[in-house]
Amino acid sequence: MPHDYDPRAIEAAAQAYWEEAQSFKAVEDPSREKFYCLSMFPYPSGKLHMGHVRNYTIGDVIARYQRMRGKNVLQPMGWDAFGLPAENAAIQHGIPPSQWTRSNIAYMKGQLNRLGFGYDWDRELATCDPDYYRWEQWLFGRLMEKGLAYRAKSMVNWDPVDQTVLANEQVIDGKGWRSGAPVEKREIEQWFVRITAYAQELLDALDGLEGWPEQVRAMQRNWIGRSEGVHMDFGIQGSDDKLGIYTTRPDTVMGVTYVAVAAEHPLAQRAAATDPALVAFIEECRLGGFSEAEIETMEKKGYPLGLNALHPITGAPVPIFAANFVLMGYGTGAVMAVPAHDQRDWEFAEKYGIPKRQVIFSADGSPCGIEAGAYVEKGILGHSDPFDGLDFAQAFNAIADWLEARGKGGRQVNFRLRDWGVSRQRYWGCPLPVIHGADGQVRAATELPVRLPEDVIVDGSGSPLKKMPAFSVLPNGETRETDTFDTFFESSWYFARYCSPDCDTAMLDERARYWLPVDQYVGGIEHAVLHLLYARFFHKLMRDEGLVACDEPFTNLLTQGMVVAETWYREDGQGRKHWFNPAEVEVERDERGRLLRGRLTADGQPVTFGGIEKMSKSKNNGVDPQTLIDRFGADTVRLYTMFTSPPEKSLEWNDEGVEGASRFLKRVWALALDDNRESGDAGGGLDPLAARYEIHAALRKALFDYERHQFNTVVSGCMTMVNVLHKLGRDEAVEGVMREGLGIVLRLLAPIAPHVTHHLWRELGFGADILRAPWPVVDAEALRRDSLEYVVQVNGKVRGKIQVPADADRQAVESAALDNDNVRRFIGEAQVRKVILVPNKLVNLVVQ
RNA sequence: GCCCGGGUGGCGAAAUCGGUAGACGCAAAGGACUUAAAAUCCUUCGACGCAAGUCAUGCGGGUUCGAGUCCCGCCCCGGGCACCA
Repeated sequence: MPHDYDPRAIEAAAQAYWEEAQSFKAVEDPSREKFYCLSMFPYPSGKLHMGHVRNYTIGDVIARYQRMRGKNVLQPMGWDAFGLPAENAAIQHGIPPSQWTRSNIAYMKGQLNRLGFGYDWDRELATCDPDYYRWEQWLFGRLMEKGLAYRAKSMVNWDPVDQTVLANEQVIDGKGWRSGAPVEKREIEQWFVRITAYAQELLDALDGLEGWPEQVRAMQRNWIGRSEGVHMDFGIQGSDDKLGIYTTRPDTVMGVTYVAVAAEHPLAQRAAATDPALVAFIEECRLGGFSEAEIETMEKKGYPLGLNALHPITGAPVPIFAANFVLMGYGTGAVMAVPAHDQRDWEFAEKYGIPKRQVIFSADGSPCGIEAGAYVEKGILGHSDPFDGLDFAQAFNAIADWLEARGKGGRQVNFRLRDWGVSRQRYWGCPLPVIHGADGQVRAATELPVRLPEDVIVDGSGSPLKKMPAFSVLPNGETRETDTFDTFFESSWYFARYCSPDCDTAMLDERARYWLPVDQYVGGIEHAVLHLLYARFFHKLMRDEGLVACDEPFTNLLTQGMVVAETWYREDGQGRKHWFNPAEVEVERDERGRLLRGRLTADGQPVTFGGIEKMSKSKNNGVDPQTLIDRFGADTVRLYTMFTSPPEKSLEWNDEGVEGASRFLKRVWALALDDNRESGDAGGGLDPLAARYEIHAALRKALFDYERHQFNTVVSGCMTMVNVLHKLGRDEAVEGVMREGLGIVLRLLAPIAPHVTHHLWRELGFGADILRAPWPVVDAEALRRDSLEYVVQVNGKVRGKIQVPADADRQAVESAALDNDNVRRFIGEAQVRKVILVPNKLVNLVVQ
């Protein structure tokens, strides 16, 4: 034995080699095919978690694979450095967010290097760096000029005690996370970016994103939510005002029996002047959240305004209700209601004794009653003179025409997508480059960057930047905007800045045209809509500034599944849950291995199982990758995360599996370096030709699996090869096959476990650098067979297996099948009616 | 509530186009080596059955010579829902 596998030493040596050789420095070279591989950059929260390790291992495997295939690879890394947790840390520990963030970055960078990821660190960026954010400030100024950025009122969570705006995450059961005070909705003036101007293009381009999972494209399609409908104006009884609404079901308009408006709607506000009970209702609506999930699941409540709307077609009066499920900010703040044909309206009408008027009936006489619930199918109109007898499409057109002819409405395409609210009332973010003039006008700041003051300790109350006159008040008396950008703003264009990280004269330069679009983007499925939609939008904004040449930023997308683990908790007297790390819990299982109960190791008392969830701080179910790296080495951790699940599925953590991965690398090590292999019990049994067949068959599968990014079965294939080589033993006669097999295994494993393969490649004298080795190819000769095995089925059930010559014709295969003893037994006296033959695989005899 | 996924042995999983269900691992059991343990190596390992075989891919139907894979209807679990990132 030369020496044992010592990951620490060989990993440090391999990393020193890559550093010295500048192996991962990316240089523009138009003569070579480029490959830009990008993993979503991390928020520097403190230390890497398993989700990061998984994400960056997948990205690194793809980057190294493409490099070994000969591509000119760019794989950069950086930091999504602005965000709420830095402010929380500042509140808790009294550290400035900038200091906390920068020390986290330094630590996490060390961890990434320890894992051996092949990044070009010369392109590193942090979004909190003014040299980075000045360019998004510049772009925002351009958007203001183009009318793509505007101010409007919108709703926020307001903590009345801390006098501050809260993120949704900081609202717990309707109360402020620090103050415990009931949170109110408050409308404030905010900045928006007109993503809706690009809604149609963002939707249409999804069809061309063939390298994206269909699942993500479907989610974005639904999120954008294009609908074709009709807008129309209801009158207001006793007034000249109009109430505009939009509907995708104009065919039901003759069934409208009431109209609902938001509590903040001017009509409701006006009616409240004379109705104290309505004031109380509006007040009640101010509490509670405004997220879609909350609105759709809360109890639907309403209050009549004592005011009627006039039906646009019949002129008939219908009551107007204020309702808690209608939001002022979305659409017109008013909806028409058809209880007979909409389930939510049906329930509301039941509750408040509003009539239901059925105007749609089934075309084929199938049941369409509305006694037990709304009839929501499209059908034939009735009680809808002059539109009786029309179907949905006919009615849609007839009613739209009717409204258009009279100036009361018409066809309208609507999007569910809303404009992007980009301003946040927080400190640790990029300042909006806006100046409020003395005349009340706003303009874009021209001296960039607008620097965020650093070394500030926030305390969680009020608005930090508003409290800093040195920042907010200019010498001439004008004031700066004190809102900062949504952190999605920074993460929407970082992929492009990596191409031109040091450009100080523009947002991007010509290098971006070489590298973009990103060939492979890798990140969590939880970003399927927001981040990935904003980044596509931002890319189009940059394209329209002439900064990039392509239409879409990411050609191929891999959405990795989450890393999940068991959760355990105990409730205290107030019903609050305290979470315990799975490592602190002893689990009892039944004889089948199923989970029975858990006890805390510390006190032996029971803890409750809380399900299997995404590893998170809040559920305290994380596994620290650093412990594993220290114990097993980076290659083992990388191999384990690749082997345990395919990249897109969620990965359930299991400590014992890591041991298995480590064991496999030791096996590879011993196979490659241990000259005394034949002294073991194994070996000497396998014919070299058979071994070559197995190795090349496994290689063919592994090459296929690499292309489709199914790395878990790439590893399986390598394990199979190692098992085969192990059985081969070692003597002169098999040395050629052994060496060929080892060479294949090392190269297939190189992207996944780069350090140990780098070491063994050199040690075995294959070459100086496995990264530069030619990618293995299948030898067709090794796969040639003289005879083939066919499965024989009788009526679809396997009844036997036969060996036939590889060149046997259909007739010969059939007669061999019929000749099999067991097959004959199952056919018995019956007649063979049909024979199905799948070449090289299977014969099915259909008998009666 | 809405949109999108997922459900296969004790566990993670595999099955490229509808063609042998469970590759490759983990755990477990038995054995070899060892004074012993660890490590390593060998063997077994879906359920029932002595066996032949039967059953089995969340549940219920359907299409097909043949269904984990396609269709219809359910159940359960997870992700997202616009201020967590």
